[in-house]
Amino acid sequence: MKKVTCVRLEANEKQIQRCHESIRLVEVHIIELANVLNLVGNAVRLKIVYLLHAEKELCVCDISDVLQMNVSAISQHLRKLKDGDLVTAKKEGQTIYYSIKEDYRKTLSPIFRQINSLKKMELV
Amino acid sequence: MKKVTCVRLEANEKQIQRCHESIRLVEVHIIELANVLNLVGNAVRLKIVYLLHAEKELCVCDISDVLQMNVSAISQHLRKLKDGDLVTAKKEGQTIYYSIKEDYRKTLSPIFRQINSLKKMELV
DNA sequence: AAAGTATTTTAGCATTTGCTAAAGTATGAT
DNA sequence: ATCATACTTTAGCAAATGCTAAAATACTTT
Repeated sequence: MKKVTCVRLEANEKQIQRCHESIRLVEVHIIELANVLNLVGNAVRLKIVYLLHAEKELCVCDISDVLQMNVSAISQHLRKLKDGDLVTAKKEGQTIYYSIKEDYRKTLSPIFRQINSLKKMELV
Repeated sequence: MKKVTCVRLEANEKQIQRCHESIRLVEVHIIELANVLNLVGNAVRLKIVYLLHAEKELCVCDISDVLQMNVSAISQHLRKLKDGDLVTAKKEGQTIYYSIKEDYRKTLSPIFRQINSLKKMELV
């Protein structure tokens, strides 16, 4: 018999049960969402996504210029975002334009709203 | 003279300038927000925060029980969340109750809304 | 005071991350 | 065909992450 819970008096068996069930129901979504949040939980990638949101589309070279970073580093971040299905690439000649995938606009918009509201507060 | 931008014809100097200025204005907020997103961009921590949001407060031992994980691992995740100021701890005897910091309720609520809306879709 | 409970901290380790530098691919211009 | 441009990929490396196991702390009960 392995002990599972702490034995403190207040241990609310009902609460534990409820939590267990609650997690069971959302586990898959949490894992999926955590992946997305992990992608934008990096300052460089959040900047990239923020720029793409504001400018519709940008090429690797432009982003590299704006963020003052190695083209290769930017390319690698974009690859992660593409692998995570957050952005798409559109080739035009030798330049490749990246943009946010429509499916994720809704998930990301509260994040951008947050950033912009903080920006506004500063201007007051 | 170091080259900064790609030399492609379409290179829109105005756009680059606008992006530069835009990033400059939000950089601090982006870094701050990326830190928060990075914290919840981990499935275990997102589950913890989700549970705390639903149950108001929980002790380490309860969380460990619900998520079926080592107490030490949970404690370490809680420490990160506390260091990031996302949660607070309240000691009561030998048990320590964690809860989400009021200041972050607003930042996090769209995330929980997202999770719960996905849960509901499944029930349809 | 001794033993038990709840939690934290430390050490150790395998894995992942994010960068730089260098080489590779693809398109465009001469 | 050769060279330049835009980008990706690879290799290598230092730093960060997330876990387990063990030791440390702090309170409670006996």
